[in-house]
Amino acid sequence: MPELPEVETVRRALDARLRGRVVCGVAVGRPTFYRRPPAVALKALEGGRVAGWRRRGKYLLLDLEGRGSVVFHLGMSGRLTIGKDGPHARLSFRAGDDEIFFHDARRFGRVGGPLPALGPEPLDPGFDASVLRAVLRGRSAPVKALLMDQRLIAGLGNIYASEALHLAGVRPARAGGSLTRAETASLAAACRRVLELGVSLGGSTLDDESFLDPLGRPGRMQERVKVYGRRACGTCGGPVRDTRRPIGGRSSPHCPRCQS
DNA sequence: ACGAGTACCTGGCAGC
DNA sequence: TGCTGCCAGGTACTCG
Repeated sequence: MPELPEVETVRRALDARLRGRVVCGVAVGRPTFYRRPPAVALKALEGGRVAGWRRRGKYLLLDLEGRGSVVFHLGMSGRLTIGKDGPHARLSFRAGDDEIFFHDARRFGRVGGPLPALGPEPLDPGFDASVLRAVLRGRSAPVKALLMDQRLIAGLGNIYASEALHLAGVRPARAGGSLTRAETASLAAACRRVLELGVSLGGSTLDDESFLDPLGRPGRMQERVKVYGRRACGTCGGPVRDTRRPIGGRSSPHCPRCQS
């Protein structure tokens, strides 16, 4: 599932490869996206020169010289590949000698449209304990739901939120406002650490096909995961449990021994 | 403003 | 073996 580290991995590959090239041959596949790319976005793409690829939270922005930028979101099954067609290709375009495909089996991905308002970037230097404290203060919602709310903090999904909470020793169901100063500081640092680790390892590929970079390479973060998708805690070896009630409709794996 | 719930979509898998 | 049905998850929406 593409979260911040996976999206950043994609960004780096595309930025290195496509910068300075002119986009042409934009083609929308059939069936297309659940939300069809706006015509204005397709028009901006066609004939535009790539100034670079940026990332904001889990969003990718393709900057085109003199034409603004086109927003991409991978949803949960989206992939951008260099030169690899497939049955779920929703959009394709050429850039120099390469053909780029946007694949999306489950059709949650998006191309075009505005970038929504997003919370701070957890890997920005300004993201510290006081920023997280302002996010959690007075909130009764589970801390994990708050970590995954993109309007509050940009980039964490179920995997990295679960891992950050485990590293910080905080249970996912705890009310956001119940964290002590020390726990909040620990959690802010944990968010940074798991995301930095994820980026440095090229993202997480939990099962064979779940995430591959644009050149088809898997990530290695799954080797370092402590709770997500595991039966036994990677720290103490005890059983990984889920919360009785789903948080934000999602599973919330945690270790009752390591997390309080 | 906040928290909870649900729709969207479909590959993959559990259960029969 | 083949069928059914449910789950996964990020975002956007509604409702109280």
